[in-house]
Amino acid sequence: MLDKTFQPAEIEPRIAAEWDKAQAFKAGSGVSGGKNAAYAIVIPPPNVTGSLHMGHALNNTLQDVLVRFERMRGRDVLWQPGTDHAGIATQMVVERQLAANKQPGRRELGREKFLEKVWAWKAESGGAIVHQLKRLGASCDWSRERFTMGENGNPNDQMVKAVTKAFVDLYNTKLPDGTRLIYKDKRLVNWDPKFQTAISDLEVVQMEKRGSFSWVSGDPEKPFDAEALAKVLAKDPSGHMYYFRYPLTKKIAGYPHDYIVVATTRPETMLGDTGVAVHPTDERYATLIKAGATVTLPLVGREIPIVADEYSDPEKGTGAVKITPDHDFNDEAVGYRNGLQQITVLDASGHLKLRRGQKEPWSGQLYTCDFEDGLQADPDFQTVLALEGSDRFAARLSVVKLLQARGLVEKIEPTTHTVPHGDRSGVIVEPRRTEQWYVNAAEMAKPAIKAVENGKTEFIPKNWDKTYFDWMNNIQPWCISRQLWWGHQIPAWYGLYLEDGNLLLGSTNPNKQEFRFVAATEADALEEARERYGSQDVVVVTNAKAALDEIYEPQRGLGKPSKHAIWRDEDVLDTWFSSALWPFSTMGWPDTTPELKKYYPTSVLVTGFDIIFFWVARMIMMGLHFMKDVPFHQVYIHALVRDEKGQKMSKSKGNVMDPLVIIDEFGADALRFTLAAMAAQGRDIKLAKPRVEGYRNFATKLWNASRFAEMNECVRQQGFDPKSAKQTTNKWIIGETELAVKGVTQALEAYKFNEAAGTAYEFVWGQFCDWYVELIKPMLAGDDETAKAETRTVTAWVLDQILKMLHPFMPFITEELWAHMVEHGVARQSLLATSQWPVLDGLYDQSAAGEINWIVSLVSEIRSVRTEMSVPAGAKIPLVIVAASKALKDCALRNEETVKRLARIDAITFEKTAPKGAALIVSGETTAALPLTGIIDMSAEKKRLEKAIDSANSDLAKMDAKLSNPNFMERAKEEAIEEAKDRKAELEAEIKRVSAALKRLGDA
RNA sequence: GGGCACUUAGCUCAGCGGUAGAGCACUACCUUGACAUGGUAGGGGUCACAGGUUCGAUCCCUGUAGUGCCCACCA
Repeated sequence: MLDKTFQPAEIEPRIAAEWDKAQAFKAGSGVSGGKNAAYAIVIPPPNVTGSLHMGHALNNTLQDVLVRFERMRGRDVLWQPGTDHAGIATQMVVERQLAANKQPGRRELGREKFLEKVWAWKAESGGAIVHQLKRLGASCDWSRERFTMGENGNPNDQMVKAVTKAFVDLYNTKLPDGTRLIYKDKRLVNWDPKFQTAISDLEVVQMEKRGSFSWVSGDPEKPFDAEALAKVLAKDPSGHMYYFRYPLTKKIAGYPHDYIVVATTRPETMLGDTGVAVHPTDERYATLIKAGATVTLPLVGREIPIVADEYSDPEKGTGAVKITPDHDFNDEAVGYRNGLQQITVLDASGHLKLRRGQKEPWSGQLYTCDFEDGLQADPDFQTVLALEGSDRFAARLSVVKLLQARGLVEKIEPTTHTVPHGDRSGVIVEPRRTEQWYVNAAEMAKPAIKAVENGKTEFIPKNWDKTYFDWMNNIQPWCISRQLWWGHQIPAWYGLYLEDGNLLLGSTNPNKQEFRFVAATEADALEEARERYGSQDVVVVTNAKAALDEIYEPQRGLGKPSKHAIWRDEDVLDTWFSSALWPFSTMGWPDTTPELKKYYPTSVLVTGFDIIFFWVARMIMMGLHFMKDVPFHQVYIHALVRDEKGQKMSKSKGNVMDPLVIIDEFGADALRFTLAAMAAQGRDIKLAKPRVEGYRNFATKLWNASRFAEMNECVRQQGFDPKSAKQTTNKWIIGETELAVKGVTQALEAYKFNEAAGTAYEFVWGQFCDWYVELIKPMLAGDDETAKAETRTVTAWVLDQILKMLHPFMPFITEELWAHMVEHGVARQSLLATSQWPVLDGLYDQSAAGEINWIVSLVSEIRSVRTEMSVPAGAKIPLVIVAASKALKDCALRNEETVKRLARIDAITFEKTAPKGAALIVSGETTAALPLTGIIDMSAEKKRLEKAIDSANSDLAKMDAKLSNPNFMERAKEEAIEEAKDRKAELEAEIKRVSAALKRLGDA
């Protein structure tokens, strides 16, 4: 027996265990035993560091709905689960934990020991999200779980092999122009000074800033207040525009000033300025260009050219722009075009780097530092050199103060501008000139664009393909190297350059300092190195410094080295590089496996729009390159879950709604149903708790309907043919069931989750519970045993269909109730999760529907009148049906008990003329009344009828207007005209009947 | 600056070229043998605004206003 109340917390773990035990979700099993067409989805792998948030809940609910639906339809389903190693995020978590436990940090531990710690952390806490996905009911094939980093640092792990192979292959793919799909390049890159690593363009988020300090030179009312500026900048270093006067080296005839004004939002970068650009057509500066004028960079003394370059915009600022090729992406380009010097003034952590000092690893020589070279004397030069090592924002203030003291600051004003921040670190990123690995994304995008254009991969909703095309058509090189430890180490190897058997130690030609090559394994790398060195004696060391110190230094001065060293690139790959291979790496690539053959390309990818660029586009590129086919046929892009105010939920905002808390309170089924019901295409979800509560109540409703069936011994009958039903009520609900099943099926096929959920909800509550169960109660209490038997069977049958149609949305409660459905006195043997999705057709019975609709309409009208006339709820009253045809009378008699019970009627009589009392306005030709003289207030009844006539009349007027409009009659669709005519006739009949009733009321 | 959405009941949201819907909230009544996590009946909307297309527009088109998001850039 079912308990009186539905307890999700008790049921869910038990059901989950049953699924587990039965291995119900194993790919190749299921309804068809893997014989039917494949249906595959790869999960967007959540970060191992992650904890289930609402976005995951939505994403996985939708996938699970699809997967359960298709599994029940007999497809061979693979839902591939796994987690992502999430480079920066994970490294950060472990570092933080070490610090919190007062344990040695990353650098103290060294790479190897630190990575051991991370793997240990992963073993201990990395699986949390997987358990949480199981709580949600995700029916993944958990036996196939994968991790983007492979397992436990095993270099022979297949996931590692996949990444290595991908990298090596792309490196070895040469384009006609000789370039490679993966290459190394030294140029400006977005640099995160906190994590001290390069990041890709996508990991940079723009934040709008506006400062509050303003000052103009020469205003006696308002002297410069350095303290105030310091205070403002301490709060936020961004948000101001600074206008500086750069003195001309020589006065130029025909130019009115001895300086040129430039503006910047980042004053500290001026130390690296190597030029000033003006527009070639800018009249104001034509004389300067013509004369080849230069400015002497204040504080530094460097003489830098004024160049003509179209980059500068005469409309903006003063029309002259300072150029810092090493600290600004646009300036870098201007620098190249005009042959300007490149001078770096910031180090990896964002501190000023001005002096010579460090050794080059290969030569042992001091770094050259361009900053100090070729300077003319400047009175502040030593002061500036003393700023060495100060933070970039402290330097900003120092520079402004020094310039102001020299009278070179024209003004400072607040400005609104966007400032680039690292998405994970939250600090302002700096463009930095470093050597990094890049993927030629533009080249790889070409086939990926085509694949979407020709429909091999289709975005749903369709409008997302525009976003995709826009980005892909302007795609930039993808920086894939990261200066982190947690990740796939890049399979590139280095050795010192050799010429005529001699190492070129101390070469100043950077191309001759070291060589590089790419190899899949250490053994391959050694092989390659032996060939290059012509020596068997090659060892692997950790880096260039070790090669020098440990291998070459002891051999110095002993002639040609007898022993050589190579070292592996210390950097790791962007996490998204391995994610991009996910659809095939999880299926065993680079090996050829049965899984790849069967499940690739996958059917659909379900994800949020926020990772179209990060992930979706890259998977398409990699899939096309390595598998020669798209990774998925469709991409269903769902909404973002936001809080009730429409804000993106985030920990930092503190507005997160924890799905696990919701599951505890209302059950996983309720949460899932809510998310599915709200997942309308093309709109974000603002999640509100009362909605979840409402769907929890729906689950309870279903539970109690099942209890009703159980109490009435509604037993499933094997092989029951719904077409064999004789009872009108049964024929009706069977037809309605067909409509509902078809509606849910079609909606799911079209990814209209909300429509599917809504259709099922309306049918279960609005049809089955509200009407069918109520309609059959009198019958079940009666003594027509044949009818009772049929009704029990039909009830069980309908409930079966309901459990099936709801199962993708509410797997736990439906599985539980399915287990309680009794069949020939024996509890069920099979799982609902692997039962067959209903296919119903030809069951809709027009005349049964007509009859039940009439009953529903009659009962509703009686109830309405009772309330309006204030008839006590418990009172039983008589019903009179007037001038009924034989068919109508038969119908009424067939349903006498039902009407009596549902409308609280004590007797139904048939009269030729209407009695005094309240009139019933029932659809069709029915005239009926409740003879209630003495009980009801006749003036209230009069008012009610008048209101009804008014409303009918106004509707009638609309129909008349329509039907008398020649344009409408001529051009409207036939159905529209028919409908209007029908409606008009209906209204007229109603008005006639109500008027008659009103007249009788007057007579009485 | 470029692009994409959105604006419908008090709130959260569906919907649709031809009678405007749901959940929650609200009002009244009901502890009736599945269910008070419930039942019955109600109240509540110029479908942001202005034009246009159409026989007919909440729906399609254009514009305006507001809101949100994405991309780019800002000396």
